[in-house]
Amino acid sequence: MSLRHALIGVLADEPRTGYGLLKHFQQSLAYAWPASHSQIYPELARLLAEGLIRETGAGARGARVYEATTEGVDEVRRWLRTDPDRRVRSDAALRIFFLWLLDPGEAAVFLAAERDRFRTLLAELERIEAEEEPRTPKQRAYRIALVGGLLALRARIEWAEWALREVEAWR
Amino acid sequence: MSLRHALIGVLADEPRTGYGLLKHFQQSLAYAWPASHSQIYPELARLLAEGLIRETGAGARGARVYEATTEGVDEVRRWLRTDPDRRVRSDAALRIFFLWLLDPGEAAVFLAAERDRFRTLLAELERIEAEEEPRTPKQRAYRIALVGGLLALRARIEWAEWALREVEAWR
DNA sequence: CAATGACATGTCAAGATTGACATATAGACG
DNA sequence: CGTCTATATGTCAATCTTGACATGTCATTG
Repeated sequence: MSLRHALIGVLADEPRTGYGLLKHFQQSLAYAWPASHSQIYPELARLLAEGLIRETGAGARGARVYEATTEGVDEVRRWLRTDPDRRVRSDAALRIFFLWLLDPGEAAVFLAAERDRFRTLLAELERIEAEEEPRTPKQRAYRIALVGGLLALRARIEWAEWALREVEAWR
Repeated sequence: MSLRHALIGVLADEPRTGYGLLKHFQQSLAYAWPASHSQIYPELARLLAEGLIRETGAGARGARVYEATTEGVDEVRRWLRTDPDRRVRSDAALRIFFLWLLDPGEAAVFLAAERDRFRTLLAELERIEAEEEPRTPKQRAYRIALVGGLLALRARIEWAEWALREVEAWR
């Protein structure tokens, strides 16, 4: 399971609350691995029981602050050396295979929506890219992930524009 | 759920057996939506019970041949008009965020493996691209999906090469 | 004719994921 | 002081997904 390793990995940088982890996931990790609070909280309880993270104190409003233990970080490193699961699941990408079931006009609507979504997301990532120079090792790794997103999105936009011209030709 | 719509969608083109669907998934749809036979067979039984597909006869070795019903195809079209779930999950992409926990040499090993995997996959997709000119509407839609894969992979390769130079600089 | 591999279908338990339900606190604003 | 929003944590049933177990057929090859 990737979620547990991602949680420990974030906590290896600095202590956080479950809620803080949730927000962090929503802002960046969710592009690669979405996770809801109903997954995060029980998983934190399991990691705590297994000694991969520890509770270091309490924040406001009953918040529980966690940090990674040495065992936890070792487990993340072990995970990083294993072969990644290359399976990727994308509802939007799957739908492309079935565009022929729609008339060209409707297919174009779908592709235009995709293109617009990619553009919005690209603008968002470009904003993040511009906002701060990476300095720490963690920031440099995040920057690599960010640039991956930027290049992927630019390719997707180029693709969507080409695909739109294709379906126009179907009419 | 996307699986049921993908199954009906494939059967909307031509009748197939469960095993035939499995093989078809492994060859193309799995890049967007992996599915194992233990998911496909029970789902076909449900689609049959709901009248979204029908059984049209039997092949060799007890094979059961299915095709999509009008209701099934309508359901796929309805699905294609709904807003896609944009969530994407990628174990390999997630790991990038935690490369700072490895030393630069190990991070480079990971990125080089990613690059090589992308290159292999790209060669495979380029082979498919060259092998036949799309003629039917279904083939044209599949070609759009294929080109999406090609552009995405070329961007990923460019990214991996850049990222490798980055982690070299970490040393 | 026996072995092997591809074809072919199914079940099941364990684990992962989602979306809803549930509750409570702290700060800001009128 | 009341309301609203963001913070904060938790549970649970339903559904989806995985990997293993289980079984049998057909064609090829030695």
